[in-house]
Amino acid sequence: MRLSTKGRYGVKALVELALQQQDAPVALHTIAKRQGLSESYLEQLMGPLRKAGLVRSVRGAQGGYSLGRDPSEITVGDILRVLEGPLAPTDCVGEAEFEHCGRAEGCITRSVWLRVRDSIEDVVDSITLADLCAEARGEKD
Amino acid sequence: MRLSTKGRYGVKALVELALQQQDAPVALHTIAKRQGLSESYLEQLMGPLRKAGLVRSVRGAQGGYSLGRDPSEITVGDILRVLEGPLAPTDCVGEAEFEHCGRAEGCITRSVWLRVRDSIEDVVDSITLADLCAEARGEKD
DNA sequence: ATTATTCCGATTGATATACTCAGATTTAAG
DNA sequence: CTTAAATCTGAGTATATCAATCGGAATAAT
Repeated sequence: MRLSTKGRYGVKALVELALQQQDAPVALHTIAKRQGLSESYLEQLMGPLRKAGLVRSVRGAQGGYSLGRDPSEITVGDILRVLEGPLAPTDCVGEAEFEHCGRAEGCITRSVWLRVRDSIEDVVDSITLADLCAEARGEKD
Repeated sequence: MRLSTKGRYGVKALVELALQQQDAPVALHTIAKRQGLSESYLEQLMGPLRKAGLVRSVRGAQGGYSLGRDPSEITVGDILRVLEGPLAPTDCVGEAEFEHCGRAEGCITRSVWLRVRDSIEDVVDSITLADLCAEARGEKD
């Protein structure tokens, strides 16, 4: 049940972007250095995030990345789904609800995984980048 | 965030044992056949489950497995922890709470993983084998 | 032009996953 | 006492995933 580094790094990177929210885009090496991540590995993650509209990129000198939407409009769940795929503990409760475990007698354990999935989604969909920024600034929580 | 087959098969196997609860132990090939699992693979999972006291085994002919405790005293969480390790999405919120991500400034994202972990634990620790049996028998739910 | 940057694809080493298999041990039944 | 049915143990294996690294192409500011 471990999250891979993709998801963790992605969230860290976007939190960093949200904290540095300003007019100029932020270069990848800046993000990588501040969060202690490998720049070339982070590079791989930005592609999908850009395609999903979570970040915008500016190429060339003085280029970099900025958030694609307001921090209050981007949830941790949005980021994780892009980088990790569906937030489901098993295939039988993935996006495509129509997979079956093969066993005819109706899978007994499926209801468990369904509840696990829903509880994970409840958490990650309720936390926005704006929330994390507020938490990081003051401990007014 | 996928569960491995170990956890899934383990829960299925113990549900099967709970359903067949009787005086005589149930042989592995019976469990495997009923749930459509590989017998030799399942064999590997029973070792840890036995050591954890979740199942009892009887060797020799007419041997097999039975539950180590009452179905109402075994939760899905118990099984998953034995077979999958700590139910934590990241190392920084594992059993040993003292791991640190290295970043001095206090990890911003840690609170997220903590909440994810807790919500998963809430679900799996609240579901017992007895619950799943009841659900499997009547749909009185 | 030069330099800073994103973009893209290939490659790699390590680890984990999901098994299978061979044989040792234990025990009930004939 | 022999045989067959089971669990137990450890090794082996093919495939996939993870966590990167690297080289170079495209783009744009200075």
